[in-house]
Amino acid sequence: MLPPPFFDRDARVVARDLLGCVLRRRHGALWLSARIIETEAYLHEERGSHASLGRTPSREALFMRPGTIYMYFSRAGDSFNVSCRGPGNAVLFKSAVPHLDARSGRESLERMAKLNPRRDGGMRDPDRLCSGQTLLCGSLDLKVRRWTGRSFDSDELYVEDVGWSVPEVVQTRRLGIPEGRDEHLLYRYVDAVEARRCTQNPLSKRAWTEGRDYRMLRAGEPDPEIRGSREPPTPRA
DNA sequence: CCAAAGATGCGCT
DNA sequence: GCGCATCTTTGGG
Repeated sequence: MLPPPFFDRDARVVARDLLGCVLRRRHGALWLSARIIETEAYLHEERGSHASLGRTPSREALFMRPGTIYMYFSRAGDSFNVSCRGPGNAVLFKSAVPHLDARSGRESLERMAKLNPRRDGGMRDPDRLCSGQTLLCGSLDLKVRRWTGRSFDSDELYVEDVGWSVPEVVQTRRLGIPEGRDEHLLYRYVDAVEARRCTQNPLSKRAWTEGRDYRMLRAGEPDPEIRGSREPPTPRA
């Protein structure tokens, strides 16, 4: 389980460092696991964030101590966020891929598929089972009422650094932000190796040019969006 | 009521 | 594999 100080950092650093980590969710006797491949950061003082819309009871978790889970329901699905350093700052878990290992085997994958069927009732391609913020929540059975305002705990729900290597990150604009709401900020982070399995592959967009719409970040290379921040990378061990 | 950090299907290339 | 129209479901206004 990631230690609480992991989230007590700039949300953009947390978002990037979450790539390659595994979200674990106990479901009855099974552990459901998904490796994170896409995240977005949202800051209080910026117009794309829910926090910028004001502090209300349903958004209270955004202002609670770093590591607090904030969930909301929108567009027919649940979305999963975690608060970071600074009130109102958070990361959104945007997409993942099912992760198989000693803790989560074939039965876990089958459970995830069953929890998140296609609209027509059929089974989803495992490659796209968690390719979206609400699809991820569906596959892991994460619901607002149960989890918002709560913290991770090793018995039910947590994030683990399994040492997965993410040598290159695609940094892009966030998706679904209306014009005039700081849509230009490059606060979206995608594991370059897994780009084809995220919500919209940033590398296959002909209209996007490197340097303006996206940029490649190699492991250890600082995020140019973060001025004056030279925090050391989180040890992966 | 109706907008919302979305997802899907369809037509096209 | 793209882009856009259409469907979605909840809770805050």
